[in-house]
Amino acid sequence: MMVESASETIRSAPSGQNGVGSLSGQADGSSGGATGTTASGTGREVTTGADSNGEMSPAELLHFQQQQALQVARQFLLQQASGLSSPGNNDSKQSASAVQVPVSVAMMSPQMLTPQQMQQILSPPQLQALLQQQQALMLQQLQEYYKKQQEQLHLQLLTQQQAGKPQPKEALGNKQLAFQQQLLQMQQLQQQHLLNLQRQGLVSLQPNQASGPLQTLPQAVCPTDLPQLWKGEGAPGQPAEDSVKQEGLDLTGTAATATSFAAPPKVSPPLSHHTLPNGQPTVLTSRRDRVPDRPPPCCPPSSSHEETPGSHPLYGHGECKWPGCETLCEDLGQFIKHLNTEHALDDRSTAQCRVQMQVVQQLEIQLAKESERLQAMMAHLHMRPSEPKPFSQPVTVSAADSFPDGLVHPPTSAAAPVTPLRPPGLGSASLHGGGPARRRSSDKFCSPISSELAQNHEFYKNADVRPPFTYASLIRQAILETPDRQLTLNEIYNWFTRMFAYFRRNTATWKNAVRHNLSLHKCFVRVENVKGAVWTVDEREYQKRRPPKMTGSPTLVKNMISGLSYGALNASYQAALAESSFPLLNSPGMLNPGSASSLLPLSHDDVGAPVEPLPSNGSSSPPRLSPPQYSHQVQVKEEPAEAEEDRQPGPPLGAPNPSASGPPEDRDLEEELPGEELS
DNA sequence: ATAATCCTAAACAATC
DNA sequence: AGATTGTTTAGGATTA
Repeated sequence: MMVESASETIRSAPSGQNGVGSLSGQADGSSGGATGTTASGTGREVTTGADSNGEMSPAELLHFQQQQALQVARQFLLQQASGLSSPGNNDSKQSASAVQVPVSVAMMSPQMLTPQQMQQILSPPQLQALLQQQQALMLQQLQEYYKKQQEQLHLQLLTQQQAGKPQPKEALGNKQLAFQQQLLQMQQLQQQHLLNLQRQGLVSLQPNQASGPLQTLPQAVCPTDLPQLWKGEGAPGQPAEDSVKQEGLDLTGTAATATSFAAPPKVSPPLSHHTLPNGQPTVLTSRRDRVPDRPPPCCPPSSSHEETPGSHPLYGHGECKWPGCETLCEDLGQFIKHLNTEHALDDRSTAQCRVQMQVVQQLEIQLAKESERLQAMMAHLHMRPSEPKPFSQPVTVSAADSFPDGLVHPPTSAAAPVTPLRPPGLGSASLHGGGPARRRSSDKFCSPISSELAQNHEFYKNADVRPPFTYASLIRQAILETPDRQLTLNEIYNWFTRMFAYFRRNTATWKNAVRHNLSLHKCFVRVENVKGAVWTVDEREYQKRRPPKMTGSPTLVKNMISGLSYGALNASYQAALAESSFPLLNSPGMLNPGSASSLLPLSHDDVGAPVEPLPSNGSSSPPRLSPPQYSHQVQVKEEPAEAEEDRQPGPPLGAPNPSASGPPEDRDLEEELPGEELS
């Protein structure tokens, strides 16, 4: 057994034996790994900028000139990021942290974690953040590519300009124009896209920056240098992870902190002083340390900074947000003044603007790419037909984040591409907790497991994702799905494996858990059968444990319920049903007291296919079944659902007295209480 | 801080 | 004898 669990258990594989503990451990570990990965990743991309140009001196010259602008731009980006995250002080903590976790995970995810694991580990917002992080990473690569291309272009231009005097200026001009046009087009695109993003809260780019494509020549800023923008400060001492964060922060950080931006610069004391003139790295680091895994709850992301009339997009937290400028301005007036004097329309400002545009552009491209990738991933996971809409999609990404509330989001798969990855059933609750499926969303007030499963049936069937339901709810579901509402242990096993890819793996563990649950919960009643025993569900018991606060001793609760008059019982029942797994029951008409008894069991059927008239299996109808109250007519029928692979056909010998079987226990007693049978 | 709930692990007994 | 099925206990984790 030891061997089995060791080898089979999913959890144990990655992180060791302790299920829950593993989670945290896993997360930690991942972060560690991430750090490493990050470090390397960052390092490699970063350095590219300077090296590869030397061919043309003109190019170098240009490069050099542009260097400055880029530097500035880079600083600005960093600053922007920090500024964004800083504003809310308290909020910033959250936002920062929100990014952090995903970052680490994101970095390692491709290699270390399966998508499912990631899904399980990460909360929706985290997932989003992760996505964004990945995008940022990809961006680096993309930038390199892009850089090279542009470099070539520039070189060409330069070559033509200098060496190629012969070439008519017009030709050159045309080329440049064409290039410019291209840039402009892209810029426009990007602007649109950014606007979209902004609306979604994905990016809180300041309108000013996003807008106003400059007419100036692109050459002022060489794309070659772009990578440096992402270099992430390159501060030696700085942990790699931080640099990554910085890279990614444009998206995530922005999104997360966008809300706080508008807020007046009430700097949080403890949190770093973003005001600090140049210590971007530290600022960022400190800010992002904490980890609330969800974005600021209150304000809609879209309400990014700058909503306030009295504020200026380039002014925040008492300082000028212009790239590379961190001048402190006491008030808006002063800032405006500063803006007009220091950042007037000149070459430098123009160049900086251009750089920013480039950055945005890169992001846009990256976003498109990632969107495509996401589509492909989803398609691969059988999620749903991919609909490649690079530019409209980004929205969806952020959509995930737009549910800070933690409520279960409408599955409406179609809506967001992201959703598929996180089956609706996985309320944020289930996810953010970190524990895979640990938090049974189904149990509480979330969507009923049955509908949940119905909707995501394919998903769970194919994706190795742990379902967000408790064992108890799953077992119950399995049993209720059968016409007879009874299953043997083995059949239950089969149902698990059939329905969930996840349960095809760590068999020893979950089977033990299933048995444990069957034994432990009163709601599962074992009924002796000729050839063995089958398990049935006592809905009443199942619902009983539902009431969140019905604490007290179980027995107490039990008594309370049993003590209820039928009407009362029914009422409570209805209430319970309403919020639990019987979607159909909720429909009016279903609940008339008279039929209540039958309804419990039936409810499910109603939902599904026509209830198999359980034939009278005459043989089997045990006495106890009759009590409608208890509803689940536990007719021990020999033939379990045929579906089961193993199910053994057996002679219909009703299990005579259910209660007789096995340990009578209170549960049996209770269910069979003659008194309760209302019919 | 605490109780409730859930999960996992494991020991053990009864049965197949 | 070995595997399966059930029961029970214990401890860790998460949540309210």
